[in-house]
Amino acid sequence: MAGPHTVAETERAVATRLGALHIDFDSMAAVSNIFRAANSIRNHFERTALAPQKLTWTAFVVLWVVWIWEPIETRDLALEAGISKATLTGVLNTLEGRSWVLRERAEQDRRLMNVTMTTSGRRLMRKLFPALNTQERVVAANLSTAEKKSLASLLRTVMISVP
Amino acid sequence: MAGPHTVAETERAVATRLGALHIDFDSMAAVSNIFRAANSIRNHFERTALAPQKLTWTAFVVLWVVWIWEPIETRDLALEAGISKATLTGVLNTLEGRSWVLRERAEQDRRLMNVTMTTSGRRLMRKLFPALNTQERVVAANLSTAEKKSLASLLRTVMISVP
DNA sequence: AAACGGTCATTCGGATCCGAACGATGGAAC
DNA sequence: GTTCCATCGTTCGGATCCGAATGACCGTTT
Repeated sequence: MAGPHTVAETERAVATRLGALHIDFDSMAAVSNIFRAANSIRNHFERTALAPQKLTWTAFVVLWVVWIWEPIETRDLALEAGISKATLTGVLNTLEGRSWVLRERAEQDRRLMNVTMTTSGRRLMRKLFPALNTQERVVAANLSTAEKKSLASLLRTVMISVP
Repeated sequence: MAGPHTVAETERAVATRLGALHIDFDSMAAVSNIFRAANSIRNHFERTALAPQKLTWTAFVVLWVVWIWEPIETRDLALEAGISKATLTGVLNTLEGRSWVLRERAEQDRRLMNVTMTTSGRRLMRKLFPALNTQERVVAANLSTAEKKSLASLLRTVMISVP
């Protein structure tokens, strides 16, 4: 992960400083490790598979969601990608500027905006997604299949618990 | 988490679209759920425990690291918080502007910068950290103690695997 | 002591990121 | 048809976020 201290050292230092307060250390360790892992993996992806295209992780996620669900309305796209509508507008400007996606106003409801992929965008994803999956394999290399399934399942439980 | 589709629906849609490609779906699900969970929890924290102080999650993490390890050099602080040095400079400007931390140039090596907390910063953290832990308990509420430990452990394994 | 390569925090440019405010559109009520 | 309210995507302001370049500083080599 990085950082001058190991995870174990950090948890010990925290326990020392917080001995008096009523803290659920198991919840804390689980949640904080989610953030640490996400940060670490994100940086790794952007430095490896995404670097050749100068793509941000967020931009890739948006591209990915469009690829899977196109045509998709921007409101759903923002929710699915886990970013705000305001952020999505900027990301779509970038992706549309590189001719990977297309914005079209819906005919029935002129407020809505439908996003689709261009041929160039689909070609990019057919190359990019396997490259990303290779890196996903790398970061999950020390987990057994059962452990990967368990990890995904535990995280699903957490997501459901978020109000 | 949110999104118009459930996690299961998403995984099914992806499987359909990617049937031809050689993809490790277990690694993919595990990694992508890490991101989804992190995003979801981060937004929740910023809307609940961190909202009264108008604190970003990143700003809180930096504050937290300083609290645990002070005095700490900025290079170590950036690594521990999982952000770049460039980002840290901006965050420290914000935190120092609100008089929660203090920057002091090291005497032995004039290139280094030591960061410490102010009394006001320590007072903030004594209130803020239990509030955060309450929310951590909320998002981990549907996990047993054993599952929390298992989740933290699996994530540690992943972090070690990131090059 | 002068030159050197390495390390540090900061600055810079550009892309995200979000909440709040905005203008446009839709639909229902009258 | 006009008024009203909800919803859409965008814009705006301000805070992150990073890679690359910068200037200050260090220890070492001449």
